[in-house]
Amino acid sequence: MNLSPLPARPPKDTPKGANMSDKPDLNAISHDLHAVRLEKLAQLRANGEDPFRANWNQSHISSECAKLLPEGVEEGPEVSVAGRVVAIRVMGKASFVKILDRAGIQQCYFTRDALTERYDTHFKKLVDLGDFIGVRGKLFRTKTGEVTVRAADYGLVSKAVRPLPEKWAGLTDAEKIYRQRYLDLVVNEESRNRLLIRSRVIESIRKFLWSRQFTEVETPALHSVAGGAAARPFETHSNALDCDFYLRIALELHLKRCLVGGMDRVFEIGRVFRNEGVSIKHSPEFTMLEAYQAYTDYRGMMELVRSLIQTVCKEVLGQTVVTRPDGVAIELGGEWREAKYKDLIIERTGDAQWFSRSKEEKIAACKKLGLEEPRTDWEDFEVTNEIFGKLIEPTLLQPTFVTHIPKELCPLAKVTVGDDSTIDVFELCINGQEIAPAYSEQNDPGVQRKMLEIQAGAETQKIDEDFLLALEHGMPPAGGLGIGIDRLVILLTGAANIRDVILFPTLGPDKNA
RNA sequence: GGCCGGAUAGCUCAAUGGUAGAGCAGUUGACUUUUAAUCAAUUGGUUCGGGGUUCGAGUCCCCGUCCGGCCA
Repeated sequence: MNLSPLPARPPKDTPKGANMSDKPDLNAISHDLHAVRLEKLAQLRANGEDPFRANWNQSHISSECAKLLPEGVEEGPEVSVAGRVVAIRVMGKASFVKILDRAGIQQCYFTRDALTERYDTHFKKLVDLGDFIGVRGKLFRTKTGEVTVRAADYGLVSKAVRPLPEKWAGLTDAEKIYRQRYLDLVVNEESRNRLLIRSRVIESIRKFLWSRQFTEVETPALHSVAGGAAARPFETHSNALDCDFYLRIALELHLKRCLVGGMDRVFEIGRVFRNEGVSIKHSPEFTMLEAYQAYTDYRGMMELVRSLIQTVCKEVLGQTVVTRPDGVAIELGGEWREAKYKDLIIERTGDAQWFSRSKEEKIAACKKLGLEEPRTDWEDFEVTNEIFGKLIEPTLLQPTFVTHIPKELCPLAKVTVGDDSTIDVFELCINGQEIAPAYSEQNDPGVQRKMLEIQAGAETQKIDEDFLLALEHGMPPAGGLGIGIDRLVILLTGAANIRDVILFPTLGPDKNA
């Protein structure tokens, strides 16, 4: 290695641009961080080193290094670590360098004694915050107790020609956090952990369902009829088939076809798309788990979802209590409260006769309760559901199964025996949000057709005839469950916004680009 | 769609209508156990875009763009 030092700083009275050297003067461009780093890259290449053609053998990650040096032991084995440089503290002939790998941060110790002139001419001059390096050396413990790699050798294996965000405040601009999530992941540990938890939640869900002998399947995202929920779909077009498609708004109708086909325990974790408002709780694309189990019903789904959430929570967080950003603790362990929809409404309105009131009386009551006036074209049940959605659901912080829901709200569920007005379903509410609905699935093709026709009204093209045909071939009695994965992760991480648990949330095109 | 708030150096933020600043990052130097290292010096600005008011606009007014929040 024969590196020439950077050109010396010119005398103070030298005007800008007066540098006669062949190489661009870093002093002259020191305000332009991109240019400075490009110049360093050019110097590396001029010296026969190309960081983009280099690599490094990673023998250990940061979390493993700590275990290799137990308390009381002075020096550990040699390790070879690699990661992004996120901190450099130079103190003359010795420096501390922190690198970030998939497990976290590993400190390394660089000295002139070990690295000779390369320490001054290469490390100090050409390695920047944000670069990727590999470091080989023995572990030791600093006097403050931090396990550190004493660098015997290191290599520059990728150069960042753009700077990292500020090290202390990190990245706070909301748009940049979402648009340049990679930077957020590098500098904001909270974001990194939150999104890693999401991944572990999904892993844990799969393991749980596999242990219950569920089969994981993949069903189409392009639907000719957007069914299984009430939502406005995204539309697209197939050139090859010369027809329009909708992006799916639910997984339900294809998973039920799997039940018809004899896959009697089946689930899918998949992206669904709804062309509706974007908010703190709503993303145009989000991830649903739907699971269907034959020969059980919504009561069976209660046990399934409670076990699932409790198992996942314990496995990922190591406990069953989660804390909201406002400090309120939510206990997910033990049995969960059950409450009938009608009882909650009567309790909240203080009107035992609520369900025999006229629509006009209900609308008047809504105004009294401080709600915006419901639209007059709403159906009677929609006025009542406004009270549930606005005044009851947000208060259900502790896990609550809301049961005996009006049948108009869920056309795909079985009607309760002995009460024609309700259906055998629950809505699991936690953290003031609907986390998981579950049904005793409707498998009577005649009743199902009637319910879908009522829901579709004049828009008969919205009826999935192929699904009804499948039902006519016979679907076993089954319980079905849906879980909004994003909302579950919000619950488990204490996130404030659905976008904080989605790596790359939906954004419009970057107008500044 | 409505209302409110925001956009200033690479990043995080200041700036009564009167010379656009600080910290970090960068550059130069000192420093062999730091923890936001420290110390000294120093570079860096189309104040989101377009109009207007004014002797003078980052600041006030109008229009627009984008972002965020609340509501629908």
